[in-house]
Amino acid sequence: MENEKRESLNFIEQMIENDLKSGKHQAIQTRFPPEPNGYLHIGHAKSIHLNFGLAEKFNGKCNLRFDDTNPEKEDVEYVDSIKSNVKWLGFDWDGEFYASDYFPQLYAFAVQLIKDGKAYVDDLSKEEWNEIKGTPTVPGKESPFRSRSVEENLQLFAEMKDGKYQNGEKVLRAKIDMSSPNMHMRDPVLYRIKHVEHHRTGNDWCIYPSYDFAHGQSDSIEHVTHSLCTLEFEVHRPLYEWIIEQLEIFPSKQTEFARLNLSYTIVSKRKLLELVEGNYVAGWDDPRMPTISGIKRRGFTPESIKNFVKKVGVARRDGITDVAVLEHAVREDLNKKTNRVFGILDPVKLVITNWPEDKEETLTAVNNPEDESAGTRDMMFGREIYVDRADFMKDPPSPRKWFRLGPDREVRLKYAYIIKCTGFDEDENGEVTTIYAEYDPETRSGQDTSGKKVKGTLGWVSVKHAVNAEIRLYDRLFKTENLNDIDDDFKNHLNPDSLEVNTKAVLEGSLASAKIGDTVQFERVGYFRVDEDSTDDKLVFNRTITLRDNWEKQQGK
RNA sequence: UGGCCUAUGGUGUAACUGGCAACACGUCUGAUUUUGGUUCAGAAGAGUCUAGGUUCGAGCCCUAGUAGGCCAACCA
Repeated sequence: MENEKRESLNFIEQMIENDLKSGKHQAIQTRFPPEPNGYLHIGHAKSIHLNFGLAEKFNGKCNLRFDDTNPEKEDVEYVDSIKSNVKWLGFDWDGEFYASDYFPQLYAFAVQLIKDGKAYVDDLSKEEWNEIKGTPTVPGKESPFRSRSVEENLQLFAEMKDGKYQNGEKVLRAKIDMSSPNMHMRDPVLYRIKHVEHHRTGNDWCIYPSYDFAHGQSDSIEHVTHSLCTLEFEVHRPLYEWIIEQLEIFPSKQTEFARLNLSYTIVSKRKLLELVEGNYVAGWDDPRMPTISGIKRRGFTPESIKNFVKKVGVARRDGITDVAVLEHAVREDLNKKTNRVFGILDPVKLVITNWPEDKEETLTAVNNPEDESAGTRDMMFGREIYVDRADFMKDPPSPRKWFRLGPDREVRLKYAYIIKCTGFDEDENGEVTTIYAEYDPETRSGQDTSGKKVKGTLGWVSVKHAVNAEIRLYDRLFKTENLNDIDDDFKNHLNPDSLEVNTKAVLEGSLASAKIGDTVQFERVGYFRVDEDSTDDKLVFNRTITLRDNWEKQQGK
């Protein structure tokens, strides 16, 4: 242990370690506190792994708590999706709570503050308040209602609760400091009137606590030791602490970290909602969406998300992570787990002229070279096969640059034979329609006695056994690297080629039995997942991510 | 004109609390390869925003500046 290189901890882990060492806490309690007003995205995955991961690492607990204090925007649909997303990511919460569970307690806290002369009912309209609140550089003035008596405040607040007033007519404010340079300390709203049905409490309440008056106390009630949130809540921390101090309740501690920004990606619930509602994508779970539901459907794995988040780390400065890191994490995981199959995206027929018409041979293919336990499968080989159009050139460059097929060039058909191209047909547009080749019987895979060496190996699909499928080729949803930098509408930056539907692809026969959720690698092409839209007579595959492609990179030069 | 936060290769993070700036992604070489994948070997790339200060010694501490972010919702 002593000699082991000390694992570097992020600043939050260091803090926890100190808190545990000093005896400040015997154990830690964290929580993941989403508002059920949208679907979780990759940014939330960072927070989820942070909170649940910390609890795991330090033997603590982590709750799932819904911050449902604004019934206008929230819905059970979101609660359900959030719960299933968190589970999919691999976590189980200790307690499942809702801020709305605490409404009675929160109300009592408010009454307590009023009694202590630290909160008051304000009659000012939003507009009137805007005029006196000042600006960050100009101190605000006090509301004329600030000095109401405790009795009057108590009565008014009770009347607010009883529905005597309309929306916006009155609010409950904390009495703090109208000249504070921190706007959040200038008598912030604690309760507002909303005659709106809540997805959990129904019509029990017509007043709802604000974020600031719910979050900290909820943490405190659950004895959350470390309340982690993103940087923009930093300015709320003095208020978070003020409320806890006034109430003299368990002192949860808020710590902020930088949210995740990803290049070519937008992580804002509001903007994602806009994409969904404007039908720019097919829904929250569109495989191009950075939502957990979307990346799951796209074919990303929970493990790859975990590894990605680990690579990104946690710190207090905000920046933008390259999506390449995510893509690498996905390839890394899929490379280990996924079975290789042959899928030809742009098929062209190839006839082996010296192969007998009706002869078929059964070949053995390795399912996963990275995992011997994945075994092998049989593949049928015959006179007519499909190869990819991209693997043939009528007039290819030197064999040193072009490993694939062309007139008089030799390649190996993987698991089968070495063939030599003897000719091709083309249509009036110069499009190749059929390739002709001869095979060398001495070169059968595994029992090659020819001593031939070829540089190129091609995938192929037997015409007779080919399976058709719809392949959805997904690419980045946006064409702009840093979407935080733009000052026009983010929708102007959508990538028009983010989805290409391919219906001409042919797949090897073994894929006929593919099931929804199956993930495979089409050799030399990429990773694919069988989509939910698949039916008994039509398979639909989503391209999760292409393989790394040094060849294409060379071409670019 | 205010307050708070941040500043380390192209990007994201480290540097055991003051001791030769490390890792990952990306980039580039080369080797292996029946996937132009994987794997393996290697390289380039920052002297830590700037200027002072403390110190034998500063990326770490102090001061000032600069740059960026956040804050003026009855959103979270």
